[in-house]
Amino acid sequence: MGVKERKERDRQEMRDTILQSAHQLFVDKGFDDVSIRNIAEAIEYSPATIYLYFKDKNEIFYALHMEAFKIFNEYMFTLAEIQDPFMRLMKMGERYMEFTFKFPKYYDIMFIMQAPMNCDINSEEWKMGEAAHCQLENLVKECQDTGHFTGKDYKTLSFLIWSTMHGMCSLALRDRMKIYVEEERSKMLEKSFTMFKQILETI
Amino acid sequence: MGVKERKERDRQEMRDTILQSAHQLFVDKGFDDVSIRNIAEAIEYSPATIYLYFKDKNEIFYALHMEAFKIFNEYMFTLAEIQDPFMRLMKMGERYMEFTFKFPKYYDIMFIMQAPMNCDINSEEWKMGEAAHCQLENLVKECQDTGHFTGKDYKTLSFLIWSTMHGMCSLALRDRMKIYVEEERSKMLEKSFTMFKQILETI
Amino acid sequence: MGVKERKERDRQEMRDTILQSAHQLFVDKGFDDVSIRNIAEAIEYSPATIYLYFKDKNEIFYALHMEAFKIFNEYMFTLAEIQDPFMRLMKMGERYMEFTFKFPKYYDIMFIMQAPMNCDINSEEWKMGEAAHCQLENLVKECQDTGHFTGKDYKTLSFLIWSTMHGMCSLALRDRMKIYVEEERSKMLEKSFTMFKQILETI
Amino acid sequence: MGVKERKERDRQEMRDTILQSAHQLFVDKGFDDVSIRNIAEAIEYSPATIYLYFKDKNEIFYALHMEAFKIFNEYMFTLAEIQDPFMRLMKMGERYMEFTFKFPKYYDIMFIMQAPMNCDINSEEWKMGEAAHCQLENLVKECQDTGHFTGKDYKTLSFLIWSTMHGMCSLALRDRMKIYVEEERSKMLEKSFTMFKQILETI
DNA sequence: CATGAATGAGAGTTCATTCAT
DNA sequence: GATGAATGAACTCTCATTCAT
Repeated sequence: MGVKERKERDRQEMRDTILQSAHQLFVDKGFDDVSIRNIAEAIEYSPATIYLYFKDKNEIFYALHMEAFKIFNEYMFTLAEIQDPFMRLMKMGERYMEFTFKFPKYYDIMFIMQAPMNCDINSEEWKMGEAAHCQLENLVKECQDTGHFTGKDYKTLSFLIWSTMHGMCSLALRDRMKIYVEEERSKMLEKSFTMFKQILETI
Repeated sequence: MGVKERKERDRQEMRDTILQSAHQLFVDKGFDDVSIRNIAEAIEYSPATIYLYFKDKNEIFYALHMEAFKIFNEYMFTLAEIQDPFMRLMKMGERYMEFTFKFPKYYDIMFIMQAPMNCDINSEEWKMGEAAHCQLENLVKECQDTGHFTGKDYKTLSFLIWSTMHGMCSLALRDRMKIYVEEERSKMLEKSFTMFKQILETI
Repeated sequence: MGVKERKERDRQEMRDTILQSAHQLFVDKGFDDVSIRNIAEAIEYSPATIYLYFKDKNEIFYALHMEAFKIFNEYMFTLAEIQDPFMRLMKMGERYMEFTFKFPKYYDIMFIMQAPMNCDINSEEWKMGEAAHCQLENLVKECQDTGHFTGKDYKTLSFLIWSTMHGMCSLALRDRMKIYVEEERSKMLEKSFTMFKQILETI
Repeated sequence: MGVKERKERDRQEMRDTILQSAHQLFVDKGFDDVSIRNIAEAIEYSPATIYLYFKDKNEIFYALHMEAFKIFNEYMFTLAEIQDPFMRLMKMGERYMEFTFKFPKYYDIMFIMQAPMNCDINSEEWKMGEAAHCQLENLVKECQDTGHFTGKDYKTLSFLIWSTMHGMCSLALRDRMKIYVEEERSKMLEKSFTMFKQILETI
């Protein structure tokens, strides 16, 4: 049995090596501009080797998609230390933006790209996606317990908040802020986010 | 003279046929994954024929982009009849959504798709895009004259409003509302938009 | 009959117009880099029209080839005024070089290019080519009558002279003088030609 | 280790096969009129395969060019045994012609064909070309020490000699000796070369 | 397990040429 | 007689993928 296990472990290691490389390239250049060859070169193996660990390029894509969600959720789920739910919600927003601009390509595949989304309700990613969404809704509800968002449907508000965050992030990521001069763009994002937080405070 | 006219009409028709096909494909597969060959096959002509009507792939994209903006601006600029600026702003939002879901592919091209954006500040599209953006900013400012949005920077608020609208629209268009069951999705959009308007009223 | 004649005349005129255009383009860019389209544009007709006057691109090539020979021979055959045959021979060399560097592309097709040379001994070009060659041989022979080239076979010498001229010209035309710095190249040609004439004088 | 060696040998063989094919085609049709596809077809491989052995079309040409120069220089540089410089020069000429008609396609590539010449002064070919040229100049100078070519600039004379040799060779190679009947052509070349040597002796 | 070798399919683009009008 | 429209065939080059070794 030990042999089998070691083999399996080796296999996992190799998969990880490939994914790490792919990850790096992907984050740098985006999915379409990364070739199997690029990945192979990066890990100093032949392209053919990749196919021993992944069926095809799509499978790598899915794996990365999942990794994206994993990282995203790590960003979202480490807010427990903050007591006040509203503060926590604000922090969650900050984290969202942080993630977006630190991993723009990941944000892209998660929330923007026209992609063969695995819709299988039992899939790993689906669960991760839902978990994050759930957390938001729960948090908004919690905020209501401390006097915020009175009279508002928490589910609807959650979607509205998400939409706003996504709106800002995706306009930036997909280069739709060119109406503003280059230097002002990030400032505009910041001001806009600040205003958003402030509005949330008053309602 | 009739001949010349007919020829010109034929030419326009062909251009339109190509554009329609291209449009469909672009939105389905993204700019990079559509080839001139694809388009040619779709309209059952040879690839070379495309080049009789468009200089290159980019020109096709630009043509679509421009048409999209034209229709969009028609939607945005017919609000003059409404006296009250705030009412007009609300109406503008409605129109925005209307346009989005009536011409999802155009919306996609304008605000979501990654593509070689013509940044020429003198280009037709740029002007159209800026016009729409200007109109929003002016409208927000006008609202302030009638007692709305006190103390808020109108430019920042304009971007925030746009972001929120875009967030909702693009999440819907790019199939990121799957956490909600199918039947609830449009309802959620509606509720969310209504809540947004309501919030804007109170700030 | 008058109609037929006019038609024929018109036809010739059009052929000439095309050839003139082709000539210009050809001299500027070389055979391979001139397209039927280029020619058509230059004369402001449609590409299809060209085909009413020439079977295909090759036929234009042949026509130009012939024109090249015609111009070449004009350069070679206007030496009659010079009495002394040796002086005439020298002048002929000068004319050869003049032609070469004034019509490099023509020189190229005539004497360098790997081309579908029409070898028909009755063809126009053949006759022109031979005429020029004959003239050289006759001239060399004439020189012998005035005491030059004693004891040399005039045919062989003629070929040797031609070879030398062609050697210098074709090395220059096909960019094989790069061992010399740019500014010295034409000077080297000149000096070399001068030395050649001087040698011919002494033998 | 045997495996590695065999693979390397196979690789070299394939490169050679490609080069041979390319060479034939280049000389037959000219650089521009040979396509990677042509070459691929000739060796009955797919076009993509070519790219496994050569970066691009230019690299194929350069490889040939270099090989040509290598052989050429081998012909030129093995004259040391001849003491008398003038005799050596004559021998060099003979070798030049020998090379030309033994490897006409190489000669073509080196001195006639129009192609993207690598002008990099540090390139291997450049050095080889220059070495040969230098040798000629030095040899001519040496001849002057033994009483030849008095009063002539050795550089200019070197170029003139090269031109003459090249003139004869290239007229022959590019089929411009058709004015002579087939059987006389090589005789004419010979006689002409002999006369050239004789002339050099008297000046 | 790993890979070198090979390829089919495809990208954007150009051009000589044809043909119905 | 002239042409607008159309195309087949070609170009260089890249890439995901397969397979014998």
